[in-house]
Amino acid sequence: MNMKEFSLTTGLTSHTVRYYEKIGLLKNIERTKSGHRIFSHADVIWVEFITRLKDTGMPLKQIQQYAELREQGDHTATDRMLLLEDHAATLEARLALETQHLKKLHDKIAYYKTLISS
Amino acid sequence: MNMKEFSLTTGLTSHTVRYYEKIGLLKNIERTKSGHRIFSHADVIWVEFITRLKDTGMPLKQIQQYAELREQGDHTATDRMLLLEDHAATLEARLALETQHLKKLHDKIAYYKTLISS
DNA sequence: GTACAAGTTAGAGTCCACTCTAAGTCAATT
DNA sequence: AATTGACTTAGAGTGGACTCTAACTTGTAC
Repeated sequence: MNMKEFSLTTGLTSHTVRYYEKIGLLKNIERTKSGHRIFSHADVIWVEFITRLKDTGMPLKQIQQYAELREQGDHTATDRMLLLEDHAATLEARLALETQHLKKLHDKIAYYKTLISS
Repeated sequence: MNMKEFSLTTGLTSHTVRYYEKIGLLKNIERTKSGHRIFSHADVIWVEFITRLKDTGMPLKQIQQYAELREQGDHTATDRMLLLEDHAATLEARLALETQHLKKLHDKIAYYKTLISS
């Protein structure tokens, strides 16, 4: 899979893909003898996972750490799990907070409603 | 209430407070005749509301719009309500997505657990 | 009245996550 | 063989939201 296809499949621009490689999120991407990148299905899966972490607010720095561990092989599984557990806890806390915020927002909206109809 | 007190109460640094004033989130802050700002309780409430919106991911630009409407008085209540309703909907959608992401994260963690214990 | 902490301004710097540019090479099509 | 589009690199630029600096003035405590 070439750059075009990969960027279409993952939804990242080619710029972003190269950026991700530069900062170490993507490692060991194959190359043609002329230097063009060749992406595999595994790369797609991995980027999808990166995107998921990103969408839950994990900073790229932390995703990098995960990538680092991942590259070091199976013996880092526990560390990776701990990292994910940590993030899951963060996410849960944020969800709780956001739910609260949302409730207050609805209260305010309700208040506006009475204000308007009066 | 002077700058120090205000920044302690709201949790914003004085730099951020001045920045918020500069970009129009805080308006009509009183001044002593020597130019120092005097904040009121209403300012605290308002900043808390700004913080709430910010914490739910509303960009400052949009909060500015709200501030603008707010300054124009009661006849903008409907507009403000619509803005909040819009944001509430956005937030709800994001919460739903994040909940899904969290679930997948837990799945992955569970997978790591079986991997490790095997 | 003298320290010195806290306030003021305009504007520069920082961090994150891209996003784009320039200058050049490679691949596919006619 | 020539055009066109996609690829490569290093590095500059962007936008959001601060965060800090410099140079100066004011307020408070002794």
